[in-house]
Amino acid sequence: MKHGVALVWFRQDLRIQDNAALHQAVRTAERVLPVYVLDDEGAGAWAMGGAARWWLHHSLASLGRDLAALGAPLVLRRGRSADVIPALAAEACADSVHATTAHEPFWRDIDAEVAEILHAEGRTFTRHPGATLFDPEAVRTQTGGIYGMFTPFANAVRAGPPPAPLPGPKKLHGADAPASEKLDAWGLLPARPDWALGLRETWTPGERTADARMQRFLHAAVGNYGIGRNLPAQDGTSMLSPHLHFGEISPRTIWHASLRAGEGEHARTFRAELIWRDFSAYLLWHHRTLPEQPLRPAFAALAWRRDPEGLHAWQRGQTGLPIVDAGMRQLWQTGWMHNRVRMIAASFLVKHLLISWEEGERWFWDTLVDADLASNAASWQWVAGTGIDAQPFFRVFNPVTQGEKFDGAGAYVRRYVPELAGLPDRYVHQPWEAPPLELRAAGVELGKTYPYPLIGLAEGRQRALDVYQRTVREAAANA
DNA sequence: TTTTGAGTTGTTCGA
DNA sequence: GTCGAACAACTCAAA
Repeated sequence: MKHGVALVWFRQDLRIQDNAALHQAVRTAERVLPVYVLDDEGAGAWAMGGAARWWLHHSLASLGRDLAALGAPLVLRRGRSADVIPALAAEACADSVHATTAHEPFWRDIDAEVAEILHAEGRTFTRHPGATLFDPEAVRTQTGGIYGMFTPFANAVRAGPPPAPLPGPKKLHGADAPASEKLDAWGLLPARPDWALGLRETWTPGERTADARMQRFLHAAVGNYGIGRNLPAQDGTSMLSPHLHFGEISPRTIWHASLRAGEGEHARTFRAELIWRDFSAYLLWHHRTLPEQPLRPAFAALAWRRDPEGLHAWQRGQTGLPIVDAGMRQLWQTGWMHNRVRMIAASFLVKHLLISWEEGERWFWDTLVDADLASNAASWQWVAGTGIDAQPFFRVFNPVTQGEKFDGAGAYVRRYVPELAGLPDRYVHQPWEAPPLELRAAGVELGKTYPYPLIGLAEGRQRALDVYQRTVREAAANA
């Protein structure tokens, strides 16, 4: 017998379909109260960055329209979750609160506090799976331990398919809604200057477009994913990351749709990326300091360089390494960077410039629309060699080799570094090697229209190898 | 307990 | 131009 009001607390699950929290609320209560709380204080040092706030604004607008159309308008509030949620629950006389589990340490702290208050007032607080394919608490090695490598983790979770998606409600009975704040008043969008033009041209946040993007990808690109995903000039990746981060589409929806789309090797490679996303959340769940501390303690002592000018040049796409600069400018303009280029640009910062991965992590956090605490931290640690990746540290990406291998015709570089567009293919990834005549013909004046490389590639590589080697040796000696 | 095999995405050098 | 080995020797997971 259904009775009463259930509060559905949306966080990083801004969707109607396959939303276990909403599903359970509808199943068990007569009326539902959908709520979103903007809680910068609770997130602390990891409050949402600028690009993510732009996305959040539009995603909330979309979710609000969809919920209202179903019969239960979304209530927006700003403040501490531990104040707002219990207050709204009391105001609406809700006996239960439902949310999708979030894996960030700050959400776990917030949830613990909220749960305690709600319980003390005689209300229930239930968290539901769905943010990941698999419950991070449940995935264990045979001896009950925590996986520290991707492949064994992937083999373990592949043994059983993730749960099938839940259907979304056709209609909602809204509770008598408390007053909502106005989304426009939250100031999530940039005003002066309005840097969001490239974001608007690239993205449409929301559940509907998330689904459309998935369908397009599964029809057009997944069949060649293993190759196409490495070519930044092409549309070979799913670009679902921001939709996934905000939960506009669930990973298990994508998993099962990709199974229907094809059983081939390429679709399997794509699903491996979904497992990587899960693995990052898993690592953060079991290692709360992942965003701030190297997973391998030996690297806490690594002598990173302090180099504000180098960092700034990297951030603005002015390193003099074309593929790196193209990536950093794509990030600045569109809030997103192709994955292959993320690795190259990140490797250049951490290895060639020997600037701490935490500086890169911070910049990505502020500029990526898909900024995700787990994926961002785990990936930076992977590139820096401080994480779970046990591969030897002498793997240093060469930006020229990588550029020639994956952007051979230079189309990606020419798109984002137009001042190099006139160079022939053989110099577009290394303009400093071009003869003066070629440079002049292309309208390139090194040091004026485009910078010289911040550091020689051989020199930077060797410096990184020396410092890493020394760090590893000293750690071994102290052990 | 000890052993064994393997580890997302690389680069360089020399044959 | 292509190919295999070396890089340096670690950590993890399972048998």
